[in-house]
Amino acid sequence: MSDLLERLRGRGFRLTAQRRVVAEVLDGDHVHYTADEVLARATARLPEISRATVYNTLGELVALGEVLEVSTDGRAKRYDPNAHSAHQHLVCSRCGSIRDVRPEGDLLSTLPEGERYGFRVSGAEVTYRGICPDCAERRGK
Amino acid sequence: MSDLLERLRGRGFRLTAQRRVVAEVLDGDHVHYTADEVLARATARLPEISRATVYNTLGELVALGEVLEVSTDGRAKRYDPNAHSAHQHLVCSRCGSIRDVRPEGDLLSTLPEGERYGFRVSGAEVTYRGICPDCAERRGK
DNA sequence: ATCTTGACTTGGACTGTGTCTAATGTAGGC
DNA sequence: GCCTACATTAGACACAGTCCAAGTCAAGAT
Repeated sequence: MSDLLERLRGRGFRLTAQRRVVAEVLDGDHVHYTADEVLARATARLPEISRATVYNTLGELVALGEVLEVSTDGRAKRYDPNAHSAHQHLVCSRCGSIRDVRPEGDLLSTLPEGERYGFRVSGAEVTYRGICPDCAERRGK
Repeated sequence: MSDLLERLRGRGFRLTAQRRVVAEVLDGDHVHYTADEVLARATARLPEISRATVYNTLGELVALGEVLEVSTDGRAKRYDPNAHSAHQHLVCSRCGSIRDVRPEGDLLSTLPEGERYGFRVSGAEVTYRGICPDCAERRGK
């Protein structure tokens, strides 16, 4: 994400303090915040930032392909800055936390031609479901 | 779904007109209605049915494993009555419509032990993304 | 350095999806 | 046919996200 701001400027985007802060919040590995979590962390650095701006900026980053939108359940979408490296998600069925994982094999090729019903298939994403170590431990109580 | 009502009764569920109607609406292949669509169709047969009851009944059917809950985007969840036959989903990126598909291979096995991060992994679901024939055609206009 | 302007941000209202509650109704055992 | 615990109802509520009109500001022009 480090040079993201430069890339944005290269595409004609104004560099505002708000966009800088949102990009900084999303920097890192295994980061999968909800919009509200991004807002909370952004507010810590820039108290007057508004919810609408966080949503706008996240939407722009997604449209540019810099950030992935992940909706693993009916709850809030999460934003994954690791868009430039192919990976899938392992989701805790209990608390909703997410880990990036890298399965083996080519998933798209597992869908035979006869199962495509005329769709132009462009991608496949896998969600592995399970219970994370924290939740497995807590359950005993 | 035909004997679903009997199975429900066997598990101590009361057979009410509302539950019957919701189960009837969900009967069929390639059915993936949202809760609101279920409500609309149920209302056509039983005008006084309430939204809360539709949500309650859908939740019960999911808890019993008779129906699958599918959330492929941030929009409304969809309900898939085809829970007793393993399958995955092919989703149109444009209109959100869903087809059931049956890919080859065992998806769970594609996640190596070293990529499980202490999770107890219980399942894998694949969402294939593409453009459905209807949308591909419409786009030309 | 200052001006100008159109893009950006803001707060708050609004929408869609889903949940909760207290009051009322009813399926099924007796 | 009665009883009662479970189911249903309408509407209030909660959460995630979108929209809008008004004010602000980044950055190119001067």
